[in-house]
Amino acid sequence: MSKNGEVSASVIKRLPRYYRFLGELMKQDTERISSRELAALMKLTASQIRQDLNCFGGFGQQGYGYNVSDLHEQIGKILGVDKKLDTILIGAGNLGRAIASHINFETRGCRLIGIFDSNEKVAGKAVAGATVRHISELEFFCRTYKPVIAILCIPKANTQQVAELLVSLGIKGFWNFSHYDLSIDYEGIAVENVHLGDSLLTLTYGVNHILPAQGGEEE
Amino acid sequence: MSKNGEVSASVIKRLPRYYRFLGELMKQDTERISSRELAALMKLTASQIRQDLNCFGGFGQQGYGYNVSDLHEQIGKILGVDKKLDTILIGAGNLGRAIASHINFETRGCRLIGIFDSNEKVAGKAVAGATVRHISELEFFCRTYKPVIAILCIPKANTQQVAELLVSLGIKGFWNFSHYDLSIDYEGIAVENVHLGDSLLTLTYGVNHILPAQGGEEE
DNA sequence: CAATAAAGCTAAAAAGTGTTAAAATGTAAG
DNA sequence: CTTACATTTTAACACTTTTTAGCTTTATTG
Repeated sequence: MSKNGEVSASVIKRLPRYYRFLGELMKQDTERISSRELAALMKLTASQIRQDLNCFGGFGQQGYGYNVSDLHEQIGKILGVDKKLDTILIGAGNLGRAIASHINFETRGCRLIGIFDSNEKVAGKAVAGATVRHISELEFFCRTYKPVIAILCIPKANTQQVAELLVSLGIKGFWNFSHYDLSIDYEGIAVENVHLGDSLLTLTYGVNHILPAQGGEEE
Repeated sequence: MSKNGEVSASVIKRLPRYYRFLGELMKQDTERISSRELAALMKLTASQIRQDLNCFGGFGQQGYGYNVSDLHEQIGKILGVDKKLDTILIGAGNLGRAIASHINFETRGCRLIGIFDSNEKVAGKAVAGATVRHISELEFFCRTYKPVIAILCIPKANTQQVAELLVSLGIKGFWNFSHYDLSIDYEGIAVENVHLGDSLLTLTYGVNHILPAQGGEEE
């Protein structure tokens, strides 16, 4: 933890994974777990787990370990799973539709309340139980329902412009799938970039640097 | 760089982003760029850029900067964009189909050569120009065409089992979208996990910790 | 040919991770 | 019911990795 009491981004990034593993343990009716056991399961060191969890207060009990469902609930609260933030999705193309139907928003503290697309032909169609609206309705919709999260599945060229509009309409967080770095310029706005292309390239690198090493010696 | 001459994972993770920004600069006919300019553009420090690039040798020229198209090509080579690794996709559900049609594989050093699904009804349909095959054909296909990368868009429950089969069939890298941590057990296999759920939860945390801070003071 | 710009390199600072010792709790035996 | 022991978290400390800053060297440009 930093001196000013703020929890570092690296710790935050690990929380969802803890939450996920604890959820699994609950399903298997595991009542309690020590940091050592959890570490073995998650391929981490026990000290890191203890350190991470201690950023938010002592959830464990000495001589006992951590109560699984308790810890799960606590981390859930820290993440804000109980809040259900109203969320809209912009761009009902292949990826947008897949995200809408593939992600369980409710278990991640979100509620998908609207889907928008600039294509007139797509408007009116049902995706993941919701009707796609034309982008021209976006402004009215936001002023009425005040969503706080926007998912961007739109072409790179439009991203900055759309994001700025959405900020002016009260959006506080972006889940950005477009090929554009939205790491930008906004204070008080949370941005989570998902660069699938970059992710694939990282894998490409990894595979290319495994392959030559297997027949003979690399370099 | 570590003592044994291996480049650290944090540097590798940044390479695709350099590659992307350099590609953009090329489109804008920028011929050369200094680490300082690039740093401003990418919101990094100039030192970090110089340090990162120096892991692979001196691409820059003192007093001049970096030649954009040259550096782009060099990083491309490091990543292996020129290789075109044969890739298969398992799971032609919403997400699988979206990935297949949304990602430009060729520009990331991959070539999508097959799509597989366990659902008989999906088999035969065309996705992204390829025909979906039934999973029963997987083994024969792999032995014949020897793909090296597999994209997993399948339910959590099947992931481990399918991955093990694929490893036995010669797969060297996984791009894993399933809700399962494939960080596992294999030496000489590259794994890139894309946990969309975790990513959304991180955003949820971010937004929840912005919101209270805006009206009044947090905690 | 000198002045300037910029990469490369070295070293310091910061962040993150792992280790160890101390304190606290639960459990079981007397 | 008390006490002793084993377990396990905390917390402080040490080490490693990553990032940043500053200095040195080299090339370009007028």
